[in-house]
Amino acid sequence: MIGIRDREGTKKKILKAVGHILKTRGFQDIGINNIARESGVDKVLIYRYFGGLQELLHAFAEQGDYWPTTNDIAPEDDKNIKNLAIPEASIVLLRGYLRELKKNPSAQEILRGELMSKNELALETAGTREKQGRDLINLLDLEPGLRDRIDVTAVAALLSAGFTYLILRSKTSGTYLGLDLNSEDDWERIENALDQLVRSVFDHDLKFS
Amino acid sequence: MIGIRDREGTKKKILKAVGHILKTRGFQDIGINNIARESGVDKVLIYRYFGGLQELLHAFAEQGDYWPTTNDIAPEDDKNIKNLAIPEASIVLLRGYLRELKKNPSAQEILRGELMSKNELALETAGTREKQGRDLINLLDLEPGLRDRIDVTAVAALLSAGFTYLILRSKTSGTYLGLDLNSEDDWERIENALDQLVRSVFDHDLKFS
DNA sequence: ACTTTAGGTCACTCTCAGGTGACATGTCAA
DNA sequence: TTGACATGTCACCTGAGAGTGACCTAAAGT
Repeated sequence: MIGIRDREGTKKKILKAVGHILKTRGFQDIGINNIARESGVDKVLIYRYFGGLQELLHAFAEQGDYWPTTNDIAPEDDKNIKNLAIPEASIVLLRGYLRELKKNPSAQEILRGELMSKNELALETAGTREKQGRDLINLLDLEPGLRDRIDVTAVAALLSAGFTYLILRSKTSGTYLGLDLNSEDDWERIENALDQLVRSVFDHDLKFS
Repeated sequence: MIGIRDREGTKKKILKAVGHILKTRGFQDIGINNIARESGVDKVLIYRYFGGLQELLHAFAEQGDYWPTTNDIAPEDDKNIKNLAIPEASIVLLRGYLRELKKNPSAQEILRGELMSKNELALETAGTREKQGRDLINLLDLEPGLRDRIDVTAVAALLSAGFTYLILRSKTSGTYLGLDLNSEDDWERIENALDQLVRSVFDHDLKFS
C-alpha cells in the first residue's frame, strides 16, 4: 500500500490509535510498536512527527477526548447545581463523576496509568484533571463558614478516591470486601453508601451549627 | 563462587529477594531475571525449585510476611474492640488499617499489582486479604438491626478504598484534588475526614432509629 | 525537464526478559 | 570405590520493544 503523503492525516491516525489502544487494551499496551501496528503507520513517522512516545502522549493529552467534561459529569447546567442544597449538589457531582468514570474505559486507563509511575501520560493528564476537580469542588464550597466545619476537599477526595479505586479494581480482581464489582446490584449498594455518607456528614454539621 | 548445595537456603534467598524487590522497587520489577540477580542465584534454580514465576509468587504469598496482620491493624485485643461503641470501633479499625498500609511498602505494591491485571500475585493475594477484610467487618457488624439501616460493608469498602487509592497515588502523582499526599498535614486532614464521615453516618442512624 | 524536499518504506541494531539444554561437581548410599 | 542424584553454573535461543540509517518516490518550485 502506498502512503498518501498526508502528514496531518497520518498524525491523526496515530493519535487515534493511541486512543483506541487505551480504550480496548489498556495503558500497558501503549508503545511505539503497538501504536504503529494499530494505526498502520510506520513507526519512523511517529518519531518524525512527534519526537517519541513521551511527546506523542503529550500531544494526545492536549488533543484529548479521553476524559469526561465537566458538563458530562453534571448534565444540568451550573445554575441548577448552584440552586441545590449543598448535600444534594455534592451527591449530584459525586454520582455524576462516578457514572461517567464507570462507563469511560479511556479515563479509567488514564487513572490506572497515573498509579504506575514512570508513565509519561501521568504527568500530562494529572494536571488537567486536578484543575477540573478543584473547579467542581469550588461549586460546592461556597457557603460561608462551611469550610470551617467540614473539610469539603478532604471529604470529596476520600469519597471520590474510594469509588475510583473500586472502579479500577472491577476490571481486574473484580471483588472487594465481598462486594462483586461487576454486579450492578452491588454498585447500587456502593452508590447508596456514598449518598448516605454525604447526607449524614452535612446533617451532622447542621445539628451542631 | 561455589554454591553451598543448600536447597532450602537457596529457596529462602529467592523468596527473600522477591520481598526485597517488592519493597524497594515495586511490583513492576518483579521478574525472573531481576529475582535471580537480586538473590545471587541462577535463574535456572528458580524454575527448578518453584516451576516458574507464577508458582514462585504463589509460594511467596503463602509464606508472606508482606501484609499487616489483623493484630497490626487493631493493636488492642479483640475484646477491647468489641467493647467499644460501633462508631469508635469502626474508626479504630479503619485508621489502623490506613496507618499500617501507609507504612508498609510491600503491601502497597501488592495492591498496586492487583490493579494491573495479568499479574499472578493479584489472584494469590486478593483471596487472603478478602478474607481478612470480611473478618474485620464482622467484628463490627454485630449489633442487631444495624445491617438493615447501614450497609456497613459498602461504607467500609468505599472509605477504605478511598484511602487505599490515595496512598497508592502518593508514590506517583503525589497530589489529588489539591491535597499533597506526601504531606503529613494533609494526611491529618484525610484522617479527620474519615473520622467525621464515620461518626456522622452512625449518628445519623441513631437519630432516626 | 530537473532539483529539492517531505512523506513513507525497509531493514537493521541494541537491549532486555523469559526460557531451556548441557554440563560440572559435591554428597550420599550401596 | 563408585555410581546416582541433587545442586549449581554456563551458554544459548526466542521474542518483543525502542530506536535509527538508508533508501524510494510523489509533488512542488524553478
